[in-house]
Amino acid sequence: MRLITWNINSLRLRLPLLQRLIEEQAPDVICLQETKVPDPLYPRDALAELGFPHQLYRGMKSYNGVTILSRTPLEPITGTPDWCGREDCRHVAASIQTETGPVTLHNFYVPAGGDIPDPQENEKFAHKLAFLEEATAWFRANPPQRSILVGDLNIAPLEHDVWSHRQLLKIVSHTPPETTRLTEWLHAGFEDAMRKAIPEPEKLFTWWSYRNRDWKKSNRGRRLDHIWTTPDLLPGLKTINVLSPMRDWTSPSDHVPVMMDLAV
DNA sequence: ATGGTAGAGCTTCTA
Repeated sequence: MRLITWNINSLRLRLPLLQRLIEEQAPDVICLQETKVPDPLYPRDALAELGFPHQLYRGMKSYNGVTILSRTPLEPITGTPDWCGREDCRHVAASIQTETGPVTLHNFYVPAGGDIPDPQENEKFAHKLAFLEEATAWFRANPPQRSILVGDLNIAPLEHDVWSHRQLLKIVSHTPPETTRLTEWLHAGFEDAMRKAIPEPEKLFTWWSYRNRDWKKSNRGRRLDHIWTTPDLLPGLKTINVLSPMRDWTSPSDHVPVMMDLAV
């Protein structure tokens, strides 16, 4: 199975890029974040024509929004929490059929958390920490098996997940309150598949700010996008590929896709 | 220490 996760930053705007991605990489399953499209305006037909008639989506106006696309049928997983009681379209889950049996797939868009890394001063940062704690508690109470968790988790947990560990320690996405919580969530039953395939100290980034004039030259990236699997699936891990060249496509997202080939 | 850019939809918020 070939799976891609990508923060597309507007699904409707970047449908042509998604089409090219599908043509070049031929994924079986695609998880997108920041679709920024309300459900009634979701481009069902266009995506079906690209080979993905099986769609699960949860969107809202302007912000957030997640979707899972599949060439083969998806079974929606219901009964997952409404994280932080906000109904803000940051998680969707499905069961997908494989030759070796069903696999559970979680697609998350974790709150970015604003600029000030202090939950007292910054409600968005407080929300981010609460979201991480809720997710950790839920997976501890519902231990995952044969599961994949992907998404824009908006945290770069390891030293070599950022261009400068020292300079980013007080920058939201790499502060200890976030990285320790993300690691606790991971340890609620998952393995970091990206780092199994590409271990530290190799630098690994999936996001480069729009605010750098030349992203490649300055290379001030962060690994904000993740692919986790439960240990039972890890023997099937073949390759992880960060599709960095897409950052140079016309009108790119600030995130690039991460692709995994998994034998299931 | 600061400001730089992008998207959605409306003149601001979020990232």
